[in-house]
Amino acid sequence: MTESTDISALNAPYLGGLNDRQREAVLALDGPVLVLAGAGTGKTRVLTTRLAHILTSGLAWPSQILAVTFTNKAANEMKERIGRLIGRPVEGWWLGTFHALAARILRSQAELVGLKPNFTIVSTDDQLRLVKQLIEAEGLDSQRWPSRVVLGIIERWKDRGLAPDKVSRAELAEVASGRILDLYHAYQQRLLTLNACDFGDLLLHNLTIFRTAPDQLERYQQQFRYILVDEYQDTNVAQYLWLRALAQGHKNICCVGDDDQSVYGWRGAEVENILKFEKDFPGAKVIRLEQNYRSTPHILAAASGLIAHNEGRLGKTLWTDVPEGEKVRVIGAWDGTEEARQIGDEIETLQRRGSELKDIAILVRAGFQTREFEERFITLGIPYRVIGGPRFYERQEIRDALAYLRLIHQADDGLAFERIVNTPRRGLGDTTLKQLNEIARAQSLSIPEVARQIVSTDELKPAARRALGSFMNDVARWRQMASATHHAELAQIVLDESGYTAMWQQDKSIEAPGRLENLKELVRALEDFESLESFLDHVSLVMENAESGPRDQVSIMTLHGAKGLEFDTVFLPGWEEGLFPHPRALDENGIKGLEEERRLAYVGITRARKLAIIGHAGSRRIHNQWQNSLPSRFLAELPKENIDRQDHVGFTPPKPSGFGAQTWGGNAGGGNAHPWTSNGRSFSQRKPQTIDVEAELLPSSSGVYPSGTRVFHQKFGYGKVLTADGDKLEIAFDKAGVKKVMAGFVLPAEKAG
DNA sequence: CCAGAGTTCTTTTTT
DNA sequence: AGAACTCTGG
Repeated sequence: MTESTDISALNAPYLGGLNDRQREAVLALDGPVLVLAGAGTGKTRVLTTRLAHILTSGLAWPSQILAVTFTNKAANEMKERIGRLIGRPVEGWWLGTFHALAARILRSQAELVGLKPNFTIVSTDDQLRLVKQLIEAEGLDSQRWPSRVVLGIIERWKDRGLAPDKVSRAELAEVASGRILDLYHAYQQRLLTLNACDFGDLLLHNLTIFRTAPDQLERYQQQFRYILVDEYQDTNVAQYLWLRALAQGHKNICCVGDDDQSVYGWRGAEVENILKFEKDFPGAKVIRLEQNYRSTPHILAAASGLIAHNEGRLGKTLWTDVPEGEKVRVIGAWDGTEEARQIGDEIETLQRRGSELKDIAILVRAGFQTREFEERFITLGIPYRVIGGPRFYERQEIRDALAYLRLIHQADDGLAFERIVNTPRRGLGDTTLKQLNEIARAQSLSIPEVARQIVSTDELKPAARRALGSFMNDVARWRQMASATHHAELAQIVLDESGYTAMWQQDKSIEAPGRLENLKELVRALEDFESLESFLDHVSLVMENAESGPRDQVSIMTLHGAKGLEFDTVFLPGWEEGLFPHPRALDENGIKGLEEERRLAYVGITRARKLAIIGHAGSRRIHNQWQNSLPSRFLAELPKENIDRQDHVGFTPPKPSGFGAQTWGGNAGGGNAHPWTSNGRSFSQRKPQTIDVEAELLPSSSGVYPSGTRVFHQKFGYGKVLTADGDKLEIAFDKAGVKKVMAGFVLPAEKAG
C-alpha cells in the first residue's frame, strides 16, 4: 500500500466516528488480521467500513474481494450497508455465505468432481430419505441405526473436511463406525448418480478441486486480493481449510469473531479455529474491540461475570461509558404458564411506559418454549412474531411443488422423482418404487432413467406401467415446454396439469386453503427470478422466511437465532437445570458442551441494551409430564451485585426431591431422577429463603379439593375452588379473581390459620 | 395400493 | 399431546 492511499484514507468521511481500535481494524489491510470483536463493539461497522475502504481507495475491484458470512441475512445487511456507505450498490463481487460462494465455485468446476453443472443441492429431508434407503439396502436394522444419527455422523465427518477415503482408522475404532463409513461411501456414490450434493459437499468438493486442480486453486488465489470473514468462531474445519487455501495467494485475510459467542459446536464449528488463528496465519495482527456501545454496565458486568467461568478464552474486557442503568432481574415462577403470564404482564407494563414492542424480545433455549408465550400473547392481544419457525420453503406443499420443478429442470433428480411420483395418488406406491430402486442401484442408473426405460418393458404390472408411462409423458412434455414458457407460468401449468392443485382443493382439512395460498405465493416468487435454475439455487441456499414488514411486534426466538441482534429489553425464560444448560449438550460434550451453553447464555444477556430479565420456573410440562426443575447453575454464576432477584411473593423454589413427586404426581417413582445429577452441584449457592413455608405447603393436603372447598393460596389469598381437574384447580379468589393454580400451592383454608 | 388403527418417539440449536 | 412411522385388512 502506498502512503498516499493511507493519507487520503485517513480523511475519508466513512472513517469518522470510529474509535481507535475500530479504525485500526479498518486500516490494517496487509497480511492476516484477527479482529476480536466482543458483543456490541461495532463489529459490523468495522467490517463494512473496511470493505468500503478497500473499494473506494481502489485497492481492489469488487470481483477481487471475497467476503464470507454465515447467514444470508448477514450477507444482505452487509451489501446494503456498504452500498449506503459508498453511495451506490456494488456489483459483481463475491459476497455471500460459505455455502453460496462454494456453490458458485462448484458450478463452474463441477466436472472436476464428477458432477454436471446443473447439480441439485439436496436438503435435509432428501438426505434423510437417501440415508434411510441405504440403511435398508445394506440390510441394517433401522432401529439400531436411525438415519438421523447416521447422517449426523456423516455430516460431522464432512464438517471436518473428511471425504470417505480420508476418514482415519482411529476414527473407526471409536464408534464401531465401519458400517457407517460404508454407508458414507454409498451415500456419496448415490449423490453423484443423482447429480446432487448436500450442504457439506459444497465445501468438501471445493477442497477436492483445490487439491486436485492446483491451477484452478491458484487462479482463485490470485483473484481474491482481500478476504473477509464474519463470525469466524463459527467456522468448521472444512471452512477453515477452504479459507486457508484461498488466502495463500495474497495472504490478506481478515477474520472477525468472538470466541465467547461460539455456539455452533454441535454442527461442527470449532472454537479452536479462532483460538489458533495466530498459529495458522503467521504474522497475524490481533485487534481487540472492547468498547461496548450497546448495553448498560450492569448487563455487561453480569454477562462478563458469567462468561468468566469458561476456560480457554482469548479474553476480552468489555467496557462502556454509558450510565449505569438497571440491574439484571431474575424472576422465579411456578411453572411455564406462570412464567409466560409474568412476562406478558411485564411487557404490558413496559408498553404503558412507552416502550415499543419491536424493541422487546423473548429468547428461549429450545423451540418448544415459544408455544406458551404465543398462547399467552394471543390471550393478552400482544402482537408477536416467532422468528425461525417453520420456513416457507420447508413446507410440505412447497417442497412438493419444488420437486416437480426440480425433476423438470434436472431429469436425473431421483429424489424429486420419488417425492412426487405418487403425489397426488397415481397408483404408484411402495412396491413399484422399490422395484425401480432396485434396478437403479443394480445398474447405477438414476431412478427417473429407469422409469423412462421400464415403461417399454413388461416388468411392471399393466396398471403401474400405464400410470408410470403417463406420468413420464407429462414430465417430458413439461420439460419441452420449459424452453418456450416463462418459468412462473410453467410452474402454474405443472401444478394444475399434474393434479397437484386439485389434490389440495379436494382436501377438506383445515390447512388446505393455506397451502393453496402458499402455492400461489410460490408461483409469484418465481417471477422475481431470471430463470428456473437461479430460483432453485436460491431456494436451496437461502432457506429463510420472507421478512414481514417492520411491524411493532414482540420477537420470540431461540438464543441461536438471536445472535447478531439487539433489543432494548430481553427476556430470558427457562433458566433451569434440565433445560438450560441443555442436558443433551452436557451428555454429548461434557465440559465443552457446558461451556458452549454458557456462551449461549452470554449471547442472550448481551442482546439487551437496557434491561435483561431472566426467568426460571419451578416445574414445567415436558412430554406431557410434569417435571420439577431447579434454577439453572448459570444463575448462581451471575455476579450478585449486578442482579436483582425478585421471586414473587409466595414463589417457592421446589426442593430437589420429594416435593414434586408428591404434589404433582404423574412423575411416579424413579421418574423423579434428575437428568443433571451426573454433572450437578450448582444450586447450593441459592438461598433457600422460603423453606419453612414450603414445609407447610407440602402437606397431606395434596389430596383432592372438591369444588366449593375454601382454600388459601400463598400469593392470591383466600378463595373458593370452582373446578378441579386432577392437580389443576380453578379457584375464584376473593381479591385476585379467577386463577388456575396447581393443587400443590394451596392449603385448605382452615389450616392456613 | 391404500386407509385407518396402533405404535413409538419426540423437543436443541440450522447453513 | 402430537407427529411420524408401522401394521393390518379391505
